[in-house]
Amino acid sequence: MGNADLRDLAAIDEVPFDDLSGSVVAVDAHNWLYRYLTTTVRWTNDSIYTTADGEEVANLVGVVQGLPKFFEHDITPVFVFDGSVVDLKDDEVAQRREDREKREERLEEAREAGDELAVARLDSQTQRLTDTILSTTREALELLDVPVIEAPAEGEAQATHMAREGAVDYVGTEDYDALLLGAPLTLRQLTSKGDPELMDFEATLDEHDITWEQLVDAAILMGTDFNEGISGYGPKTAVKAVREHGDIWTVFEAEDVYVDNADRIRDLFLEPAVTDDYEFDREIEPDLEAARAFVCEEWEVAESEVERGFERIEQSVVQTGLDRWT
DNA sequence: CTAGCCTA
DNA sequence: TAGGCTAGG
Repeated sequence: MGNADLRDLAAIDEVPFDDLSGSVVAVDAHNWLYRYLTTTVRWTNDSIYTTADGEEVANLVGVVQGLPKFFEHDITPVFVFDGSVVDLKDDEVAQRREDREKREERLEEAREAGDELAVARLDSQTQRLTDTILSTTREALELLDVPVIEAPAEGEAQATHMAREGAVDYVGTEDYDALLLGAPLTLRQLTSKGDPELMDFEATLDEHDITWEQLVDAAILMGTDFNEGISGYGPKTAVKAVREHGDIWTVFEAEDVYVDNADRIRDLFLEPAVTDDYEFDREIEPDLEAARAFVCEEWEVAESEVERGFERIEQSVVQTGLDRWT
């Protein structure tokens, strides 16, 4: 059960990067990293990103190559990291474990068969956010003076909270769940080539003439990260049912369907664990020498892989620094 | 309309 | 992962 159904409900528009100039984006760090890891490592030789000790640090390449995108458009990123894993994901967790085991099996087979292309591809899919990846990312961001915030639970929920409070302008994530969490404005595709997509929460509710609670209820009927969803309920049917009957409980009653733990799932979206205990500085003054040393010397990333990224950071930060005085 | 399959 | 296509309700 993907979130493709949710996309159909969402009010989404393209937004030119220029319109985002001067804004602050709370980036779902795990989501961002995961995207970089799966796209950076795919099709490439992973020895470039592996230290002599066998630690995979492709994330550092991702950080150095990914940040210029923000700086060059005068956007301040604030990276929000996940805290403890949220409960109740049993189904999803079990499914992912199953998928991963399958991939690892196939990876073994490909290795034995000497199919290098398949190995590289499967390798990227088995990538996970290891402790090393998370801690080196944090440290690299700190050296580059990019704000880092620790969420009590899900980073996406914390980022959304900050956007709802007005502490940041946008949430940055590929995940449509941000809509269910009530993120007012969500930016997608911040990592890819073209202009980003803007997902508008209020416009979404307006379009379907439903409340936040009803949107969440419809999503539960269609299926979320936390539940399977009921067969036969796509975007149209789910929204219609919720609008007609009021909420998910009356839908259960009237249409003789049921989802386990619906009340708890609802709360995960409507009242997630978040904190007001955060602060950050929008001025970014990277210590490029220290960052270079950290990435290339301490973690042995080939200079050729990050040279251009560091240059772009240097230029874009100097550039925006000058802008402020003119 | 939805689900499932397939491809780019 | 997104979008198109199709069978089936």
